[in-house]
Amino acid sequence: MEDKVLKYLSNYTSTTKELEGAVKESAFFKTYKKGTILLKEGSFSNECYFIVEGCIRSYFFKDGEEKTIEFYTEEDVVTPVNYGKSTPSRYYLECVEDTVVNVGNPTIEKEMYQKYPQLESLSRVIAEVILTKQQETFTEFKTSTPEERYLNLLKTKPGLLQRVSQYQIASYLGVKPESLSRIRKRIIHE
Amino acid sequence: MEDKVLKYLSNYTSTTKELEGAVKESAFFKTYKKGTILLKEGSFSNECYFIVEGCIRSYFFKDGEEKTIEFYTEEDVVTPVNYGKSTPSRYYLECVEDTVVNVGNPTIEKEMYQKYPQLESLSRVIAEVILTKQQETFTEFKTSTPEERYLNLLKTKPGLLQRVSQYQIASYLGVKPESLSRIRKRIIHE
DNA sequence: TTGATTTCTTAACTTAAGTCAACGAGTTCA
DNA sequence: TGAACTCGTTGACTTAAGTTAAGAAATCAA
Repeated sequence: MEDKVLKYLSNYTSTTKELEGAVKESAFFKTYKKGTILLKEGSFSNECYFIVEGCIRSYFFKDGEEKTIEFYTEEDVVTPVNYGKSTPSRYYLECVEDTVVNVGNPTIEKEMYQKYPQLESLSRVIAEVILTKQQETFTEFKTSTPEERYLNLLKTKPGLLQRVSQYQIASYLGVKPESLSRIRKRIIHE
Repeated sequence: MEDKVLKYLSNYTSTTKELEGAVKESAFFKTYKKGTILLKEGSFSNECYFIVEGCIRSYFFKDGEEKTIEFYTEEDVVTPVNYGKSTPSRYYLECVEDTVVNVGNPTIEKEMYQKYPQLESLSRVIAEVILTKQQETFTEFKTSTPEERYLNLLKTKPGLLQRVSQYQIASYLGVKPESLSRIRKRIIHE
């Protein structure tokens, strides 16, 4: 399973023996059953995850309704907003499927950065890349209609619709479930 | 002016003599007149900016219309999406006011990281903090109505409305200028 | 396998944003 | 100074999402 992590990192850097060692050393995997809540609203977070297999959803409640923030799948990094902080979480993290993850925590992280300074550099690069992607996603969202957002989702995350409930997709797209249902109908009859 | 940069960095780390030296060494300031285009669609980017004073707007064209992505003001870091890459920009960067910035480029950056490894660690932390803020902003946007977004903007960026045109604010909020005008009217009469 | 529950769809109605067009207050500049 | 622009506002109309309610379809559990 370390292979999956190394494969991911190789997108950003040339994988040296040293990096391989670092990954093997810190690799701590865990499997969760579908439905497992990894983080609850109000609790603290000392874990971040790299998804080897499965799907994790982050969501929170607003006006009594569940709002899905993000779906994380294979090769995604999940860092809770309050990871390593002493502030309670506004969000939930839930396994939408049986999920295998590489678990990290602030202590391991610090140790690894000490021991392998290149890792810190790598983390900076990855954080910057993710930030850029996030910006593009946000821009795309802002300048699209709900229908365009749905079509875009089909393109950018094909297969997701088969993996999660439609009402969760709806709030992810910023619309009500009834609207998503109509959007889908509209698209079919076009 | 180096003070401003150091003050910003002190939000994230304790400012050592070494850090001070690093900042002084790499500090390269520039002043632009209102209306200056720092980056054009189709061109390459070798500069990033830390705003000491003034306001920069990023935008692009979609369906023949200007869409404002972000307004950057004092103490904000502006990193073009294609910064240091060999891909052409989809975006424009424009000074909305006379603006003073600290200019960075990939070469300086690399040198500094070499010379002061703590800087790289600091950059990682800052990138992660900005990423988290960005996520929260996106979530807020997704789960709000245009009216709520406008009220939120007044709270989170007070004064911005006095600094930039209303039609630019409108596309930033994801609505048409006419709608923003109506939203403002509605709020007054409530 | 069947009964309960959850999820999805449909319909009727309301609400607010988009569209198109016009107008007035500034601003620019020739 | 006055003609041309830009920007914000308003009005009439269109369109699509929200709301509420009901029922069909799919899923889960006893």
